[in-house]
Amino acid sequence: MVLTIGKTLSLRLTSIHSPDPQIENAHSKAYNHLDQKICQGCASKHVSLCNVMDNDDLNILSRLSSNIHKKAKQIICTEGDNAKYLYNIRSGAVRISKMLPDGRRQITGFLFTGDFFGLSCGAQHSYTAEAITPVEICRFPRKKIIELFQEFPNLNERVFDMTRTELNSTHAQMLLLGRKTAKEKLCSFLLTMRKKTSLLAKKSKDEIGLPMNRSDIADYLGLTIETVSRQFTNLNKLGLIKLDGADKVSLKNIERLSIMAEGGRILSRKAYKTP
Amino acid sequence: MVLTIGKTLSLRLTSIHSPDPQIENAHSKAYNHLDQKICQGCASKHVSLCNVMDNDDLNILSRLSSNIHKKAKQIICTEGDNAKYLYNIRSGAVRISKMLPDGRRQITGFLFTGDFFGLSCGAQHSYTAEAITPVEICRFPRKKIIELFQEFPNLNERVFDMTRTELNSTHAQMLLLGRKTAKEKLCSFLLTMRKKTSLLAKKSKDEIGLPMNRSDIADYLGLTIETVSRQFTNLNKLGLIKLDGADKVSLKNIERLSIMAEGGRILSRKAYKTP
DNA sequence: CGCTTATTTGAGAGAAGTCAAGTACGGTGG
DNA sequence: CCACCGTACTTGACTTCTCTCAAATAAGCG
Repeated sequence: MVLTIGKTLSLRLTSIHSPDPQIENAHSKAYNHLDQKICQGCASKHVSLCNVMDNDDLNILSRLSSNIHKKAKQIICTEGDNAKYLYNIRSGAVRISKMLPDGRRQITGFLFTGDFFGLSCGAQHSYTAEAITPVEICRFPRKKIIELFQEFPNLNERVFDMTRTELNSTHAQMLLLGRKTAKEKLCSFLLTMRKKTSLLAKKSKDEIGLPMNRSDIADYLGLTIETVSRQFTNLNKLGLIKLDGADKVSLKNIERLSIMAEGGRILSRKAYKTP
Repeated sequence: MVLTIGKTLSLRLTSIHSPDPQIENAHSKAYNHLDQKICQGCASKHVSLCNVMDNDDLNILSRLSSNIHKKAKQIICTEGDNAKYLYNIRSGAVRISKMLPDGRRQITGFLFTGDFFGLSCGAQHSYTAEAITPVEICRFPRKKIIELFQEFPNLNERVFDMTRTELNSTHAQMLLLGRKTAKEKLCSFLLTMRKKTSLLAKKSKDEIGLPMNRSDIADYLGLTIETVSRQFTNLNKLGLIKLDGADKVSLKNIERLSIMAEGGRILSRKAYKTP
């Protein structure tokens, strides 16, 4: 299968990495600007970058933004595209990924309601963003938003804070990718997903839904789908999780999962060779 | 060997990870604030966050900052410490790392003249920073710097830009850690170091010095020292680099190194199984 | 010069990858 | 409602890349 993505990149992909060829943006709808009521009633208002704006100022934002819908598997922006927009997720889930020329893929993050992307790059996007569920997105012109920073220092601060938080979590993910075993990676992933789910639900939930498939999880953790699957099976057999289908997991022992996410018993490795 | 780092963490480490027990900060000197002339004549002025300040405003910065010296292997701040300061490197090289409870370490970045750190975390530092060469550092109270953002939007913008650039490069590093082979990792690393060296020297240099040792490189690339060493030997035998001692490398074929850093010939992997 | 520490090299082991086959699941249409 | 199909997931057998352990060599320093 040969895909032409955007106008710049032509890649050969395995069926695993992009199973569905209908990834053009043809069917996405965009309105010139959001109905003001859409902002007022926005479910993501309190977790997104908008949460520092009062209802009046929200109207200024809404006039700048377009409301975009994407189906699952549709591309929102592509590595190499001109980066004109900032995207804010109102609902749904998005994956952010980078690729090597031969098709190997690294997912650098999963984004959910309230998350934004499109600001960290320079003139061109340095990653691809794709919907993994149907998504609603607010799209802002980058330039305009950056201009607004002058007028609304709160907004600037909020976006900066969120960027710093993201930088922080990428550091944790680098530790995972560089130094954790497959089992530790999966435990960490499940706990991260739990935290995100709880944050959005505003309560702690040990039953989590996984909108992404095994291939996405593998590419997020630097593993293969087979290894991910085997580790799910292991944790299931150990009774640490209970699988209900492939995309619903309940975490049965948070404490043990947390310990395993950091290397099991602390006294386990070469660190124990005290001279 | 048992080390007590800072006041909060007690870790067991192999000799590889922290060979020198004399890592307390006792010998570091700090002046209450910088002599204004120090800022004016600062070698890092044009590449650091200060480069948006004119000479008068620089004095405001200099009154806030302390000038700190550290010897190689001394710790600047430790994961878990209260994050009171922002650090700006005037000269020398610093490694930023995170650790698992059993001592496995991931170096998330090497920082050089003009780079800053200490802002991306919340109340506590989420990583450890150590000098790998003797370093001179400007230390600013975080609070004060953030207050200055109001008065100097340029400074805010500059710091934000640098943070975004860093976020961008962590994404590239995640692709490296999750999806590249040992050979590709080392090629990528050498090219990154070349870019940084060239940036500071303001000209392209194919001879690069490596201030970090093999253990640092290994922990940066998610490998072991043995694998790093073997890959150096390989590239040397292939004539792509020339080793002059362990810490001086000249890159003999940038183009081939660049290709190898991304997976060799593009037509190499499973991506070629066109259905 | 002799000691310590860092790096390189070699041989063998193991965790995760690859390839291949089987199973479960969800949607569609008779 | 059930049979069929395609996709996603799981499981098994085998391979391989990197790690581990061990020893040799090189480099740095008092």
